[in-house]
Amino acid sequence: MKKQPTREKLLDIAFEEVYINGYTATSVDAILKKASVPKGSMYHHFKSKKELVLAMVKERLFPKMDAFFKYEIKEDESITQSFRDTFLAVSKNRLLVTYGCPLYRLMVELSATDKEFDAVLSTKVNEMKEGIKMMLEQGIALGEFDKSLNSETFATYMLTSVWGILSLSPSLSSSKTFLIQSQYILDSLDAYKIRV
Amino acid sequence: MKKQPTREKLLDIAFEEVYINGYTATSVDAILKKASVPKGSMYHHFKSKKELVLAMVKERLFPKMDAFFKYEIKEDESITQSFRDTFLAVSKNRLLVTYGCPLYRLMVELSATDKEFDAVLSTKVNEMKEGIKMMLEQGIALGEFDKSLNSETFATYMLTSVWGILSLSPSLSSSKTFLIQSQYILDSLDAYKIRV
DNA sequence: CTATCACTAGACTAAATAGTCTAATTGAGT
DNA sequence: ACTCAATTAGACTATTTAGTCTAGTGATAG
Repeated sequence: MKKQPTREKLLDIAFEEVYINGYTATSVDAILKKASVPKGSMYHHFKSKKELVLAMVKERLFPKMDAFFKYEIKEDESITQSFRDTFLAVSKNRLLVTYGCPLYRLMVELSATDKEFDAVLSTKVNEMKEGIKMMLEQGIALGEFDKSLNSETFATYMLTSVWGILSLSPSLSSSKTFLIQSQYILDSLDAYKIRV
Repeated sequence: MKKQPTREKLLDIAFEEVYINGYTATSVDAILKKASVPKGSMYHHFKSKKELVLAMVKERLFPKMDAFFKYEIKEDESITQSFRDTFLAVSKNRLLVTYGCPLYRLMVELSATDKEFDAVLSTKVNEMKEGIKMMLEQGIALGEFDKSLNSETFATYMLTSVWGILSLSPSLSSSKTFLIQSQYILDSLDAYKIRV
């Protein structure tokens, strides 16, 4: 088993720790201890805690989210079904259901007080919104949804409400209830469905 | 102008600081400085930072939320309209639209890692969910909504998605967009409305 | 083999952190 | 005015924090 490069190991552990404990509550020392990496090594690769976490966001968090949300529609599938698939996948992910969306958690903690984090994180949120918007527009173009569907505002609604539902999961609900709540989002989309 | 009792002043300042910066990122010293209260006074009234913030949650945060969400239906108003009224009130509250719901922010930060906070906060969330549930049930009883409306799951959906939408406001949207997003929640409720 | 350079190692520092301690002050009741 | 408890005051402590510094190590190219 080849030894994992220090930088990569630090990003992995930083993701786990920051995801669960938050940015402020995670100490550099805790990351170093868990990763068994001496301080000098870390500060050789990253100039500060913030740089480490920003790199983690870009090289771990974002790719993980990209893997989850594909914004592509399978040939034989409706857009609605493809959203349903994503919700189902989310509900099956233990970490997501236990701790909520890591991107969202970081935003709630940092966006209001740190411009740099806010810029990075909200760019991704916007990118995801655009992805959903595109799918909705494709649905309109393909005659699945009515033209009256506002793809921009509905995409924002979908993204923010899903994350909201997910983030209260740990306290309110189990994995099953996420699916039930998210169904209401699909219901509101259903109102724009063209019937044949 | 009578001098505000130390304990009350500490609770007020603790609310402001923790709301905006979060629990971990708010230092006891920062609260003391802003409140112009010496350390000894604070530790006379509260045995720890955590006790102070828990008291703040019970004596400031919760009452503020209670004042906002009344769960009562005006004589000449539909349940739907009464939800709409609440959303409108939220959208007009500068702090809420800028920083999101303070209860929700604290939950996202602490619920996963602190049992005590989780217990206190999620009790309130459940109380609020019950309030909404009651209103929905009243709506069913009064013939406004169809019996097929699941008041329990829909109440959870409303609460969690509103907070989700609200918490991304700072990065994604302005006060106006909160109203637009929340309209979709009312749309999904509309599906259960009995037409005359 | 050796010079070089990227990386490792961890002791160290300065600042910030939550919390303690003892003495001074205040205010309410007698 | 006196007593006593509640409160204030802030210097102090122990710990943790992010970050620095210098010496060493190991791999690689010439």
